[in-house]
Amino acid sequence: MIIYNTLKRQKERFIHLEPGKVRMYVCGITAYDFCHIGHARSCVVFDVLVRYLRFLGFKVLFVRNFTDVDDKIIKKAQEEGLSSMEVAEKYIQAFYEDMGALNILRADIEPRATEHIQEMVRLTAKLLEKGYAYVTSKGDIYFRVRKISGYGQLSGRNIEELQAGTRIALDEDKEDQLDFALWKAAKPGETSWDSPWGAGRPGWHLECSAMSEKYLGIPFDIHGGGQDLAFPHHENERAQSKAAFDGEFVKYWVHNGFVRVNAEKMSKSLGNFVTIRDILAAYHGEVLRFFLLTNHYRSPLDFSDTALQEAEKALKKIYWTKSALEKELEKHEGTRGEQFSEAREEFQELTEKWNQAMQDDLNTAQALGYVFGLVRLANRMLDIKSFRKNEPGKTLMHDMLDALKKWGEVLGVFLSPGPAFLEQLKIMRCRRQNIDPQAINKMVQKRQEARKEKNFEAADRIRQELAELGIEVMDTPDGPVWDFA
RNA sequence: GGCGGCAUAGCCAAGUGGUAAGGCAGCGGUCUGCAAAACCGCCAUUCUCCGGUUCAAAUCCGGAUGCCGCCUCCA
Repeated sequence: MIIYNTLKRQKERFIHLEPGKVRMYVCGITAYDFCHIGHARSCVVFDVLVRYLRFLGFKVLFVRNFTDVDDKIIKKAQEEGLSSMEVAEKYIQAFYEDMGALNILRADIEPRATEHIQEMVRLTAKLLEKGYAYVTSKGDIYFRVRKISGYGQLSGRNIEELQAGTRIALDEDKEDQLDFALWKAAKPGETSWDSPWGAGRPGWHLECSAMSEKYLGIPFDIHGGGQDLAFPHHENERAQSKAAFDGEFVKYWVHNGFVRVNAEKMSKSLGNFVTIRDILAAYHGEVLRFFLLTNHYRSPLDFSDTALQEAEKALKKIYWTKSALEKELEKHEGTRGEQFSEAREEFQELTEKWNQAMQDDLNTAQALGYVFGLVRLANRMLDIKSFRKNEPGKTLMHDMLDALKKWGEVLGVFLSPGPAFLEQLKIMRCRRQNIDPQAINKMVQKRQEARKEKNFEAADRIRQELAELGIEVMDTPDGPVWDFA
């Protein structure tokens, strides 16, 4: 597999550190609000990465943390009249609900910052001991950025540029404005923990250094997160870990691109974010997941309602074909006959190409292109009566369905039985458009009665009425089926 | 101010040296009582613009324009 390494600024062949195993850490959320689509993207991207590595046969140990102590959580706690623990718990539960709807697998280990205070205290002590950190008069502890070599490599900037461009308010307490906090002395009323330097709490970057070392060891294979974490979070994390554990910290740094709204980054600070639960009220979670997979993970992705509707259409098309295959395979035994070797060959080619796309820096957009290739091939073959009825045809249909399932397990989509999923989409769509499905059923039934009486004029009148609602009726051998156009 | 990214058809989008995947929409055909779905065919001589390198460039280099991001919490 080839993966883009932010540290090297290029795609690299993925060579794992330990035979057959991959150790991977991804920065999770700070639990102080509902997750938005940006969080969804990050989770989907790394979920697919884990699933694909497992598909390739690696034993993956995947750690994703929760930041449950932080300024923003403390602020939220004050606003909501809760403890910061309660705030964090509330939003961690919401995270599980939302990500569950997106079919995100749980990480193997999901550590929380507050459960690792001792590890962080020890790490801070170690950095002090090694001379990489210092205590200020206020009792805060800072990391000496200039002391560590290679600072700025990850985010692609040098120390002098950083200083020139700094917009942070000057802090007289720091030896150097670049230094960042490892430990913050507690202010009155704040949640705090005891330490050799008095009551306080850890700085944000510290938890990932402490927890990744604890659960994965140093160095480990992959560290992931959103692009906005590259600086300062990952840069600082890397500095700390390198200083504390001597040497290489992470082999591959992987960062996903942003979700944008009207060409602007979706973010908390801009306030232009759409939460996952907002989307789930109107769309199936799989539609959102599918949409996120239609762009390469490192490109910016523009979110819009239109884009979501298109994703829904595309997904519907795939599920239609899946349903058709499922239904056909339920039918009678096949007969001997033609081998359909050309179709077989085309199918195998698609399988190879799908894998190549995924191998090449997780190109899910391209991989989805081959899914549509499979859909087209399946539909073309399903049109042929002799194919449907013969044994080699059935085997191929079975294999195509199997491929769809296998790919679906990696991408985290196409996993529901076709008809049930299509029904769910229809229900979501009705809800979105305020349409009562029962009323539609009645109209369709009336039309069918008219048709039986060969009263095509009446039947067409009902078709027209339905069309005005955006609904099409399909007359199939098994009776009429309606859906949105 | 510093650093980085992006620009592909009406829309979305893949594509880092070998002659433009895929989806949506549109057009023609098959099928159909009429339709829909599905299938077949058509739909970018061209990848923001201007130069350069090369037998060969959407892809590499230089420049211009536009948009975005990071440098402050942010997935």
